[in-house]
Amino acid sequence: MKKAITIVDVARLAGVSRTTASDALNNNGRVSEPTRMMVERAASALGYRPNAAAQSLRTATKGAIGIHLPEVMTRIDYYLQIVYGALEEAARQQINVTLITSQRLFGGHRPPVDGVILLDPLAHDTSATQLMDLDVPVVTLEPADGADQAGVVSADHEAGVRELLDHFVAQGASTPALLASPRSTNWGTRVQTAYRQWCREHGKRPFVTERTFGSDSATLAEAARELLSLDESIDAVLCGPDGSALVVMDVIQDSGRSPGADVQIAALVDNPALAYVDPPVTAIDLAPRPAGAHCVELLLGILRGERAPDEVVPLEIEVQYRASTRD
Amino acid sequence: MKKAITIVDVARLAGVSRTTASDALNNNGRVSEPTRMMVERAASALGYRPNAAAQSLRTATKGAIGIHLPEVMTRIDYYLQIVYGALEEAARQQINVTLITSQRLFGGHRPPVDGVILLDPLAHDTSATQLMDLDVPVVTLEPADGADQAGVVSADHEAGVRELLDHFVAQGASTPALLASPRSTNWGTRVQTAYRQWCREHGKRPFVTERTFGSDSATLAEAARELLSLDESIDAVLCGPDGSALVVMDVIQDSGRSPGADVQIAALVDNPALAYVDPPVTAIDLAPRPAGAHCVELLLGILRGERAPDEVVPLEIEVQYRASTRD
DNA sequence: GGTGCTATTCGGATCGTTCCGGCATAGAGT
DNA sequence: ACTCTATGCCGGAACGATCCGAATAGCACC
Repeated sequence: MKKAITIVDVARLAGVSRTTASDALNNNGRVSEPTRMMVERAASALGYRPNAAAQSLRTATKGAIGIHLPEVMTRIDYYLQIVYGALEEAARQQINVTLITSQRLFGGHRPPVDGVILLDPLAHDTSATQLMDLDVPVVTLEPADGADQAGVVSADHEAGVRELLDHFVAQGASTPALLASPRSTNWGTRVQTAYRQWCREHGKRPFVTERTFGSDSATLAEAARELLSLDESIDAVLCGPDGSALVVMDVIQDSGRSPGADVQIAALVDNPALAYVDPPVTAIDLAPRPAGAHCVELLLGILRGERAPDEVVPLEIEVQYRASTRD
Repeated sequence: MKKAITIVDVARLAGVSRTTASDALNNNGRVSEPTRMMVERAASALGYRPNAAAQSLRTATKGAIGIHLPEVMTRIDYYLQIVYGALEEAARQQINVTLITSQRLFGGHRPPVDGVILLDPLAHDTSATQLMDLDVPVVTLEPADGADQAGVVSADHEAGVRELLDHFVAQGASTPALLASPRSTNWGTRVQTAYRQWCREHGKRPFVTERTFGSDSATLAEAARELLSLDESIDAVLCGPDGSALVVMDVIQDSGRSPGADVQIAALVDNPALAYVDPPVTAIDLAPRPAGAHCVELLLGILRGERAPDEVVPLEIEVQYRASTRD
């Protein structure tokens, strides 16, 4: 149990006072350049790590941010990627991350965080509003209903949907249908709206079936059959729910047609499995890792007062073209 | 920005000194019962929450524990459940949880935690040993190779495997086979060993195929076909890798046989999907939530010196009998 | 009544950091 | 020469809790 190095040790080695050392390390502009360098050299020579607890105590900050995972873990892998991206960025900025689950909020438990990130909040999720009451800055991934005063990281899902639909047509499809996720999230709503809008613009009739988040394969298969039976001429399917693309491929195969050749398939949420099935499925890469990183970056920026508390940060997403829309 | 309630406020309301208030709340045995109650009443009346930073500073603890997620997220849902269980228990005990990923360990970054939990560590994962170097108590879920001085939460997987195999036989099977996960985790090893041991005891020839963690469906399907072709008389399959049970069912169906009736199926890791497919699949519920909770409980116990640093806590797991082994 | 003991309470001191005001010193302005 | 300001540095004080040793009181016992 060796004793840790404090700022006093650094100050002594640099030949200055505690205060000066602190000012130097925090770039407070109250020290001259030469001494600042001295102190910095001393600090790194000793391997000085500021004591987080003391810092928190003095500055009345927590040194941690929270990430709220939605109640229903649709797209588990997607969320996990986001969390990983966030962890990476947070580690870079020396900030801790605590996961906040909805249960933890009950009983008025207040997690010790300086700000929170809300992932793709459900429309009527009470925990979201509860978090806003925490009185700390909030960043949401995709806009949330009740969150006016929140920073937002948002992707242009409409563009993604249109790009896929245009691609379907370019590959010879005439009637694209949509197996949709419900409109209880911002994403679900925007996907459906974009699809309908595109149909209107192109003078096509929209075909949509919808299933709740977290539906199992059987339900999705039934939805797929229902969708395909809506119209004989459907020759392309946009798949929203996680895992639905594989199910749809199955259903198409069962009906004696060939996925990719007879009926094109594309998924709205990419996922490692989609690249390895036969045929590989075209999908939108929602860039979960960068998404998580952007959220952290924005939140910390807001906390430091460097960025507006309602700034909107665009997130680049990209269609991954694969064989399911090429044959 | 309302001011927070400190222990001084509590003390004032209770009519005692801050020291006494502190002693009362921490059950130090130095205060009389009546005053202890007074203080406690005052604290809860004011809604007092101790300042974590101040506590950390004084007691030289971090007030947080880390959970290390394995590199390859096999069984994603399973791990997530564990994390949730851990979060719950930690919240109950007023302790924070930080996720530790392998990347975060590079560059000598030392997460500010009082102890760490290692989930089902891979045999040759360097991050595990790196964590042990952190010089804080460790609890592993399932024993780890290099971790002698660690608390362990462990389930009797052998019993589970034997129970399933006995059940196969009781339901009329003669030749159970094993679709195995590799022996790079303690769990994988023990499953294979238990299966072989059971076969020896029952005078049966073991049939095993193995695929690496994180194999995709195609690979698993190929493994299943390989396994079934090893011997004509195989009439029951134990499925290790996550998701493999569904694939095996598919393969059996393709071969013209009926899963459940002609070939029994059971999974070693339960998962919500298994209850909803047709037929529902018998599986071992590995109790991930309690597992996470036990890990936290044990780790905190060790930190408080109430439990031995190498204590082994048993974890109850239970076979969920379903139709795939009943027809 | 004096002494010793136990039970209970309390007042600094302390953890490591940042912040506020003060104090030199030096240079510029009058 | 004297004041004024800017610059650079420093010494307390504070954040909110815990811990150690001391103080007080009550009580029993000789």
